[in-house]
Amino acid sequence: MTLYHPQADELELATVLHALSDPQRLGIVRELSSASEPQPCGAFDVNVSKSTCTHHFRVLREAGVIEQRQLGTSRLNSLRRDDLDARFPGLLDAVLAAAPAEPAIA
Amino acid sequence: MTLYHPQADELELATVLHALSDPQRLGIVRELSSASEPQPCGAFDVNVSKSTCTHHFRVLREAGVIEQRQLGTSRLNSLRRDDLDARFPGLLDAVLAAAPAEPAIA
DNA sequence: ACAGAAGTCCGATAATCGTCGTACAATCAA
DNA sequence: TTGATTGTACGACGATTATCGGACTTCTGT
Repeated sequence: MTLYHPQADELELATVLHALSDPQRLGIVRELSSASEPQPCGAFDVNVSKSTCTHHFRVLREAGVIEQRQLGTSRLNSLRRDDLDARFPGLLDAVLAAAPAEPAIA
Repeated sequence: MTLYHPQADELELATVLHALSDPQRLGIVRELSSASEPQPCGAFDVNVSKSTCTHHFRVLREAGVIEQRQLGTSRLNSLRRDDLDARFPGLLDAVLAAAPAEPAIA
């Protein structure tokens, strides 16, 4: 059983934007962007259950935002930075450059 | 009755991304970006009913993507380009630069 | 062999979303 | 005033979504 990953030229803008439009997933992408190595799912600071976490990683993978590679019982996640940059230049950078946590202007 | 528009510094990334993650709304934003004047709702090439159209414009407005100003019976729509650029530099450009219609690689 | 760890898969549930039709309000032109 | 135009408001409907718990699979270490 191989994990579905869309090809670089198959990425759809609306799908990618939707994948990035959830706070949990946005957090995952941000953590991933600042990691030098692929990270297993458990390494993320996410406050939802395991099964919900699986769901979010699948949404990101099927949108083409991340790559998941199996290693033992772990699934290593990495950003598909090159593919995203090639298909939607500047998009990922703009998303990552946005204030990390929209401070509520106290 | 005044239309709700979020302040420039209140825009939330996830909300803006969600507003842009629908094909209909993406089309509206694209048409708006290539118009030199604010456009009334009826001027858009949208293949959904009037009420659905109203809904999409509201989502865009409440996310802070567009501004709506009443003029007679028309509601003039314009992109909040400056506010978006200030809050999320490069985001709108990246979205607009993406291939307009994801050609299905015939 | 066995227990723990890492994640998935399978419903289920409540919330949100996109869509519609119809009724309505406001303006403008004749 | 009458009628056309522009768009909203109000449900309603089906589809999708985010969330969960619990059972399950697969690997790893002892």
